[in-house]
Amino acid sequence: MYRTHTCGELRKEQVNSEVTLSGWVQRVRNLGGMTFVDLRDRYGITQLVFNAETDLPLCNQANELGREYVIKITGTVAERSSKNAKIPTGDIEILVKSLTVLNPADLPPFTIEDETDGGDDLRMKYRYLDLRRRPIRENMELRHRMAFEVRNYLNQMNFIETETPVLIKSTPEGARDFVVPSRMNPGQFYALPQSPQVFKQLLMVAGFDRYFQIVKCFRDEDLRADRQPEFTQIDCEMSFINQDDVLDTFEGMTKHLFKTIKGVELQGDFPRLPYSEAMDLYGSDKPDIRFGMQFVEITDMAKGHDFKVFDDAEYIAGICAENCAGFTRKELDTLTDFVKRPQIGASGLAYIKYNTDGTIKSSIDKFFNTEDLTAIATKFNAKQGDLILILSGGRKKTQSALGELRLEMGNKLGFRNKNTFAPLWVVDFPLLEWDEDSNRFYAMHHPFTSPKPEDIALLDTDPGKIRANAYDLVINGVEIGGGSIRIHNDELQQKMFSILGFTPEEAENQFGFLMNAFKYGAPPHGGVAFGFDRWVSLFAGTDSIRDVIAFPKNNSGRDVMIDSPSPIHNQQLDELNIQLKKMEDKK
RNA sequence: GGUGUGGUAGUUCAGUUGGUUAGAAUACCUGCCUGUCACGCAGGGGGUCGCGGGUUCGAGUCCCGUCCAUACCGCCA
Repeated sequence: MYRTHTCGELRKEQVNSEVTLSGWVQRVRNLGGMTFVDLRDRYGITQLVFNAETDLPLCNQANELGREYVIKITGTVAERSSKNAKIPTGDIEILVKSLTVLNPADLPPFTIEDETDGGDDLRMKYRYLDLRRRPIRENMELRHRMAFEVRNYLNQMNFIETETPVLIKSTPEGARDFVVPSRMNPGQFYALPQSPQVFKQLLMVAGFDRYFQIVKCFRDEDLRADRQPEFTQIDCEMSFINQDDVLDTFEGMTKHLFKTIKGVELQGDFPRLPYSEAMDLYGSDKPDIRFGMQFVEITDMAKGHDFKVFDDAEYIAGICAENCAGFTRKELDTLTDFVKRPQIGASGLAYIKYNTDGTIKSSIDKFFNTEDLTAIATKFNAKQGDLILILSGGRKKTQSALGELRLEMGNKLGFRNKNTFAPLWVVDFPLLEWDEDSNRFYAMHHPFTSPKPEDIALLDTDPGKIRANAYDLVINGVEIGGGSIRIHNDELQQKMFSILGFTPEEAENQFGFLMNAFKYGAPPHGGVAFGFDRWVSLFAGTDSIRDVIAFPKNNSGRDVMIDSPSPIHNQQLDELNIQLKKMEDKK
């Protein structure tokens, strides 16, 4: 037998009992006459004691142990004379009677401790060692508990977890597909799903009524801290529902997770903010509403003062930062540099200081007299001591730049606390997005999203104005999930494909099975998909989803532990009928 | 594809204006130590300064190229 207890469970109550423990050697402390060994497993750390006076050979054996040796010991639980309040097992220790080395270990390349000395790169290469560290293990345990509670909630709500295929069909819309060559069908390829979208809709046609799946999805696009090529979604779909039913159901799931996992009771209904308002007030379709600082547009007031920058601008707006009038020139310059970074791209930053003594000082004094500035300050509802920051330019670009500035100010002023949570639904997304390059509309969500009934008339006149039955769940400025009410009739679906520039043949070729299915009694349906990794990362308070994925890829999409992707043998290529393009000689 | 930052001991990092034998901490090894728990004390070993080229009497340091890592932009229905 390897163990009677884990390394985390023994307490004073077990004193004098004989136990067997197995685990990893965390550390050996050799004090000369006696030796302490910290034995670690998933559940905790238990101290082992070896006494040279009692059993010299055994003590010598313990002194030979190295870091991360896997050992088994048998001994007696004893109360410690000097207790350690820092660990749950700190009241007891094991007087060891026998020690077996189950497996010795090479010296690990970094220390297996909460505060490791290893860098990210090294930890990824030896991820199985990194996973032994408590902070990472706790993230994985959190992930498990969250998946468990999702299943709990959805099961209770009559959802059926159904698996859908991973080898599916490539489509040109959306993200780039990962493809898999078919040996039995030479020259043809499967694609890995970007989401199980069409399958879950077909399950609705099949009458499954309420489906969910915690499922891997794949996108062959460049990575970020919050984007991996393979990631996990909580994918859900429901029939005979309207948009409010979906939002209510998953607002319930969100509250359930907050309650069971974070111990947070979210009060009241989540705000439901139309997309257009989100853009006008926060410059983002995923606003962080943990703090205010909403945009105030002053385009009309600010024009006509001979300030060319403003006079030429399509849109002028700002935010009011409370009690920031004391910002120094240096701080304001830093903010100016921030908005002028190429990633943000504002051409400059104007400010108005409403000083505590009631005077007003601005960077645009040359063009605006005190009366004008006071009027602007009033428009912003500014109090004495506040600072107004103003950007101008094209509407879309300026809103997004001001949105970034707002978040930066939120960081600076400590409004973005990791333990505060502010969820909301962003609703009424545009159905379509015009693309200048290809001169055509793209579906903002996906081509199966239904337009709002009152906007359907615009399909033939002004498609860009149509709002969709589409919604996102946003928490703390992170897009946690999104979904829509789908089209369930084949005529409307065909019309959508035609607006998106598909010929009837192309539509038939790529999505004929779906439109065909709609002819056989498709129920009204809709659903949502949540980015599970992001959600876990939000709850874990980590900056990157890599910290909540057991075996993540690096920034270039590589798994540095197993070293993939990698070349394959010529024989494999032959079987797949694949010939590689000659790589240019990189001399 | 683009921009920024970084690459020096097993590891995390410092390294001045280009100038002696490239340092610290930690880890590791040896010795001492009976209540440690980040044990302590004494000693020791450990370097292709990412790689290639250039400037120079002399390059970890400056220049060019390249590779790798990372954050962001593009991209991500």
